[in-house]
Amino acid sequence: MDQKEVSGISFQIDFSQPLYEQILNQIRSAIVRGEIGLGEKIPSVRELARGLHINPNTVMRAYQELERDGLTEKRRGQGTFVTSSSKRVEAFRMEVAKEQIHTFIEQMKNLGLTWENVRAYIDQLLDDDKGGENP
Amino acid sequence: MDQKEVSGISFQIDFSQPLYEQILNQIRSAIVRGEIGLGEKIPSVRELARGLHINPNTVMRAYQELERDGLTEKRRGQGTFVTSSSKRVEAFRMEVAKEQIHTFIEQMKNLGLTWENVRAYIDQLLDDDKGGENP
DNA sequence: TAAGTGTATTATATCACTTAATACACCTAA
DNA sequence: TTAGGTGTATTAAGTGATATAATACACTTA
Repeated sequence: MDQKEVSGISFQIDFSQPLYEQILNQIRSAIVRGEIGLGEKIPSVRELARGLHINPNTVMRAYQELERDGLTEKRRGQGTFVTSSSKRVEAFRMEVAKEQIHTFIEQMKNLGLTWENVRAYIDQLLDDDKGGENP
Repeated sequence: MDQKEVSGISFQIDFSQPLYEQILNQIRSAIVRGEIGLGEKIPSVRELARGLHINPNTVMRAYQELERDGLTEKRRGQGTFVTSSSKRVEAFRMEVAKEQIHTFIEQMKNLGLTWENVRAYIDQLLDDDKGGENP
């Protein structure tokens, strides 16, 4: 719905989830995918709040969770920075991946679908994509 | 956490999600997997509420959603029954499956993982299971 | 008729989320 | 030193989703 850019990081905010979770997920994703480099600074709490027209407390909540994940470090008076440890980022990436994969497998099990069915479906789906239907 | 059985349907309730969603999902799953047969009766609103020690209104909310899904039909004065149309159940199954698969693909994309990685991981995961570690 | 169905209504309580207004300690640049 | 930027903590308030409670009604079946 709402597409905005703050300090080179793009955010899209809607009303389907809590704001702090959307911010959290999108910064996580940007770090994990390398769109924000190791050791790089991320927007200050107030700056991001201003940029997204939301309350600083809401941004704070997302930032505290980021630090619990080990993805960021704060420096007093300076700001918040992505960790310099590629190991930590990688560890987090794998942790979340495992969790999401297991949840997905459980979902497919609940629908009575076999992994063979699902795999075939996705294989075909991605082959079609390569076919060039979407620019 | 809490494991209970009501009219041959087993429910496990915790506090991680709204009650009505858990009831909804677990009855959906039971229908889709054939654990409740086509045309079969499901517990009455009051009976399920009594069995799970929750409010009838909460069960109602789940039951209304089930009917919107096309998975159940109500008969005045008699109760709520699973649809007799296997087509409807199948349509619902595929609709939900597609939705969950696309969400999953999006998640993996956000983590910067390729489908090849994910597929290999799950393949190995399920092979290990067959190996007989879990009874 | 009595008891069981689904359904609707109104009221209340709780909790998560969000905003708002401050305040404090720290760092940095002018 | 000062001014303005950092993260952080606190207190208060409002909103909406969730859940409970107590009733009531129309319908069906035994």
